[in-house]
Amino acid sequence: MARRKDRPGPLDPRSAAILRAIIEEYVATAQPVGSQSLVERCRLDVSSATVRNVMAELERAGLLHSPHTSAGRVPTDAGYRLYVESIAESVALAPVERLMIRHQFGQVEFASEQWFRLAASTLAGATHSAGIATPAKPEASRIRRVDLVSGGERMASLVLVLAEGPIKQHLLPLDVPTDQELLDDAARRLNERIAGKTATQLEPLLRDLPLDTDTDRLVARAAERIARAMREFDANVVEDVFSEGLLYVMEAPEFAQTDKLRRVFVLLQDRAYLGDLVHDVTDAGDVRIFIGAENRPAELHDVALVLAPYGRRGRASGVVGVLGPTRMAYPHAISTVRYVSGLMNELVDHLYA
Amino acid sequence: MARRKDRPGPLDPRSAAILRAIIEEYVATAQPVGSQSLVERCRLDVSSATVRNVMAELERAGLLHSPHTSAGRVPTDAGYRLYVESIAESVALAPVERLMIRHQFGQVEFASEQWFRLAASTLAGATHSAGIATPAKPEASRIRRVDLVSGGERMASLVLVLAEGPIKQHLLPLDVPTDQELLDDAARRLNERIAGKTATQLEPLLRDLPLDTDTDRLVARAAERIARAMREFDANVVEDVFSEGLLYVMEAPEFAQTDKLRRVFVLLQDRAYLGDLVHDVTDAGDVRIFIGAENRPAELHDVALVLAPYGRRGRASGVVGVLGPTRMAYPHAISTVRYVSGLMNELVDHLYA
DNA sequence: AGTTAGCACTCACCATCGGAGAGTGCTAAC
DNA sequence: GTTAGCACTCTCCGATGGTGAGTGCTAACT
Repeated sequence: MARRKDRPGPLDPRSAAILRAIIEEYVATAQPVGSQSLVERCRLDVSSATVRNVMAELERAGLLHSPHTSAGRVPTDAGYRLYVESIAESVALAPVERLMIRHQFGQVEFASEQWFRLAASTLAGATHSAGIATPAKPEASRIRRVDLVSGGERMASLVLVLAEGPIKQHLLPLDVPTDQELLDDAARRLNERIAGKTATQLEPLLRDLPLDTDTDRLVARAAERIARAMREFDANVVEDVFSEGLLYVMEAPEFAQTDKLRRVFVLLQDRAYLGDLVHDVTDAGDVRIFIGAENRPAELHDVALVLAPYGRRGRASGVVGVLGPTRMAYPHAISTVRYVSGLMNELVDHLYA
Repeated sequence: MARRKDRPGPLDPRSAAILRAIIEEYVATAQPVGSQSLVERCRLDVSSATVRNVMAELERAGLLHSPHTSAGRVPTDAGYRLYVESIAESVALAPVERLMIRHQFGQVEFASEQWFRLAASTLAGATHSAGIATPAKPEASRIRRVDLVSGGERMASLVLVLAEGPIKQHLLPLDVPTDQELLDDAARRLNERIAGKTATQLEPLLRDLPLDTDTDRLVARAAERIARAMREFDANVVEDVFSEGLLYVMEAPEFAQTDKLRRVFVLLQDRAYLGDLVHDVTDAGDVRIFIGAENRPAELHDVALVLAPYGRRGRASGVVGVLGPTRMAYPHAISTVRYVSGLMNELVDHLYA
């Protein structure tokens, strides 16, 4: 029945339609799809026997899989892949949904660090999967401003405002009792020199700082701490990954057993891997999809990721997306992620102008 | 066999020993404990028949429960309660463990906001349960300092450093283009007036601010935003609950099915309930234990909480603890939580001196 | 040619059944 | 008060068999 070569060729329209029907049915029911129930439910104008033939063909092509002899078919990762790339219509997000998402974004107006969380939880709600978001981050952050706040006699709080928005706080133990005035003074001198600098630009400035007065020494001390903080900050590609709505994932029958879920959770802590992922997605510049075994780590072989970059490459960029079982409503997820990443773009442009 | 009245009286020593053995055996194995295996494993110098008699008695007293006729006994919530209160020896934490915990605390030296996370994850590791921590928070926070940082022509970042440590960032949209100098000026004026004030002390100051110059208006605008931010901050009793090591809980056989776990997760998001809990624990002033159905919400009927307050009441206090299945190694959990809360006390004293 | 009806076959699922084993409660002896 | 003995109970486990959904194949049909 294979009209073209069995493996790589595009499917004939009918096979494609059937694959599509199977996938959509399976996504909806989580049950293996049989030939009869398929013709009944999807109003295909062919008989179940024909469907069976096509199914057998699709199975030979590696797009479907039978859990056992008499149990209907389930899409393979390759099946989903083909579906996502050439079969599924890329539906535009329904206006209602756009509105709801926009509305949610309107909620937490300007409490900065909340966006990412918000993006993640919006995505989670809209797709009924786990939402993921990393904060916008530049390759090399610039210091916008430093502030030193007294926190006891020999303790100061070093508040670092970065050009791209985030603030970092570090404690700075002091050798000598120091009051707020002195701290202000030091902060002023620091700001004059280091505002707008990146970590690398900072290094040369550290060399020959004067160490004559108390203020000098305070400045030097703080500068050193700042340089370290910046290096650390830049080193972490993903500083943090907000994931919300893991509860939705727990609802999926494929994760009824805790142990599968566990492995996913564990991986969500793996900064190194996530860093690579963020890179990939940022490079791609558009929605990127990872289905099941396409994910390198075995822990993710049961899940699919739909990720999109947002922000301005290099300046301030991050990734948003969703994580769910491979049995995912891809077209909807893709539209949603794309839409949210668009909103995030607007936000970044608007805020980090 | 009940020497005293059946219900409330303290147990005779032998019954207590047996209850204790049952609980410790059950905690270790997660299997209902039978009379024979108990005498074998715990070297009791009585026969299994005697143990059976005592067991029957303990069951009548509501301390044990049989899943079914021939399945051994499992402690009830009341059983654990009695165990915790009068039977278990309060073991001192092993020096090795103290050392390990101390060491972990040493790791993340002074990157402030990390403590709570650290406390949670230390507790999780040490007890093999989920660790929980809320940030130290005063009843009414004081402003230590305000900073305004330019973030584009008509956008400023309002950085609020609170006396107790945390920093809050809010965006402040501006009516007119404003440069950093003007912002500095406004910040200086704000700091003169509001440093050390609480939200309530702030209100009267807002009344008759001058609105003549651009700076005046900027100051007024910022002051208003600050007041709102402070109100919001104080309103949230628990601003955030860090929980780490939920993975450990997933390992427990009682949570092999995802749905039980789900309900627990859901509740961990419930700020209102957690707020009450934090209050209770803070009031108690020492380790507080909630076993199974002692937790009001039904979602927590399968878990136990061991919580302790830390910090200085009113000034800056929070709660740390662990969450696990009711089948928990209470003595160890209690010692660990108490020890960590002690460390947190030191930290708070040292830092917010 | 492609499509379809018919049919035998397969195999998970479910309920039933019957030991085996662990644990109990009771009774009678110590 | 304690314990040995014993009959009883009930879960767990494996085997058994029927049911039904689903398949692949073949032969007839268009």
